[in-house]
Amino acid sequence: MQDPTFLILLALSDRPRHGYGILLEAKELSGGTIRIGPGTLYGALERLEDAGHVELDREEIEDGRPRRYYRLTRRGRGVLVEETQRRENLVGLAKRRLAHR
Amino acid sequence: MQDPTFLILLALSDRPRHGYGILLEAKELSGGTIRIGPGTLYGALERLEDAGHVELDREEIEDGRPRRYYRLTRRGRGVLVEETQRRENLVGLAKRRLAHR
DNA sequence: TATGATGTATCGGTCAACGATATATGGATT
DNA sequence: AATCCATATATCGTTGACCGATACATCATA
Repeated sequence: MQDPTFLILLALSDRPRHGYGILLEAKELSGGTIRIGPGTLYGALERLEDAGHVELDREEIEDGRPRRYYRLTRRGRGVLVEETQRRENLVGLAKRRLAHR
Repeated sequence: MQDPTFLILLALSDRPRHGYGILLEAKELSGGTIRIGPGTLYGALERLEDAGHVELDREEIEDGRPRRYYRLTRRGRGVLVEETQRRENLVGLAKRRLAHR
């Protein structure tokens, strides 16, 4: 799993969000350094949905425009936790290796 | 930067290694969980060489077979340190977010 | 009036990663 | 003697995530 997908799952970890809300939250989360474009987002959402990691929470219509809210599934949360652990292990490895020269 | 490239730089961080040695070290480093294939390695090495992150250290001939040793450049080390920092930040973010629910 | 924020969506290109395969040698096993 | 495994480098074609650009629509603001 690459960074954008990881960020998307992370943005959904506290509550359901719609697409644009995910983009904003990912930007907010990273302090503005990481920006995900719509081309990345919607492709990733489709893949995550197929994998059963996220699902459609609800669909609202506001001012004639649809807002599709996605939520993390139980399985998606598990995947996110595992991925975080995996990344933590790798970073720990790197830090130890870079420390003692 | 994705995991395989990160692992390759990390494998070269203590001393120069030849291609096959990098594969073994990456496997060792990760406790056997991450395996890099030759198709990934040599493509990545070429890219890293073009970017000036690794360079050819020396070339030995043993039993008629060449062994090409690569070393991390100063710039490559800097990139590795930065990448480690970047990954650490992201993991820290994720852990904090997953902790307080 | 026109710019920017909000909001969803598609399209095509790029490029790292990856599996499979090829070549070659030496040592261990059958 | 033949076969397998480890060593060692390298190429090729495919996949797929990512990404920029673009499109469309509405509303508020300048």
